[in-house]
Amino acid sequence: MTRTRRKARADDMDAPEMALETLVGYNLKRAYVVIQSDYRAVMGDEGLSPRVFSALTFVVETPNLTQSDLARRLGIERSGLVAIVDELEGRGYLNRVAVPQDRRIQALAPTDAGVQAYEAALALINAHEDRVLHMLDAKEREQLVYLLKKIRGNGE
Amino acid sequence: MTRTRRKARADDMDAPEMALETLVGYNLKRAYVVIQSDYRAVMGDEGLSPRVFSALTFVVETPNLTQSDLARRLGIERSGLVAIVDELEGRGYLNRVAVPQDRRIQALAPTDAGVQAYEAALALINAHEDRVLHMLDAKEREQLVYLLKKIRGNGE
DNA sequence: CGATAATTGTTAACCTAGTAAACGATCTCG
DNA sequence: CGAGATCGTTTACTAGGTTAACAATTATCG
Repeated sequence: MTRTRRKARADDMDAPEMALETLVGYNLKRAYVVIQSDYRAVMGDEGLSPRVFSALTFVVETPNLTQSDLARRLGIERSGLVAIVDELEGRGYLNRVAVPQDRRIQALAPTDAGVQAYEAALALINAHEDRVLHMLDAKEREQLVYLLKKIRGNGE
Repeated sequence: MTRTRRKARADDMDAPEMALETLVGYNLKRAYVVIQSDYRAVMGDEGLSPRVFSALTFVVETPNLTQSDLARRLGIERSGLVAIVDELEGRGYLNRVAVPQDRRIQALAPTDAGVQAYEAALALINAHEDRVLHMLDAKEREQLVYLLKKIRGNGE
């Protein structure tokens, strides 16, 4: 016997790699969990959640954005966006401003505090990504983003 | 004017790329949503969900697996696993078998139907991944899996 | 013009995929 | 033996969505 067995149950016995391990979806989910949990740790309980941060990004960077626009850009339903915008408005990071040309819609205008909060959060998030992705060099990280963007469908 | 403006509100105006778009976490989430939605479309409402499929994989490939073992391997809590194992048992894909040496634990033994279902699902999932990842060639796909595994922390 | 259709933001009810805390039963070990 | 750890489980809770319906408003077209 060349290899000592330690336990009777559930030993690894250097398996020849499960098919599961070669699946992109599975590895994507596992990597996402790793990154997300570090994100929460860095941002804390009071911090912006990932989805709220991305919403804020669009609000800050896109003039005259409406909720329907934003929902489309984030790839979620209009109804699901309401809570996100409520939170950003509650924090004082944006205002729903009436648009005279179309009284159905309300443009999402960032406040100064919103822009500031966006910049502060972005700095934290960049540091978090540098930390949690320390095992990837710059080229690998760039390659990863490139491949992920490709999956999203370059022109969608 | 070289470029015609179409709408007054929320135009793209070939923006100089938001910081958001360079974040790994954001792109990971977006890519995951794309893949997961194709997964659901392929597997249907009666099909195994991703997490149930991965659980079944471990059950089929790992002899004498216990629920605690499985939870650790999947990276979820023991309590969260109960429903997954309940579903697999309900479908007749595994049995909880008593272990005389330790009456706290019940080993998870795959049934023949379980092995068959695993193989059938794997074939479907491989086809799904080929389809949803058609924009990546073999080398890119391999590279992607390599990078994602690296994030998970090669030895964990 | 006027009727019909589409869009906007919103609420309500629901679903999935988890977590955290507590529990009884059982095992381990000083 | 007794203290502590582990196992599977239940219960309550949370995050992050979805779908369906609604009133208000705007767009379209015969």
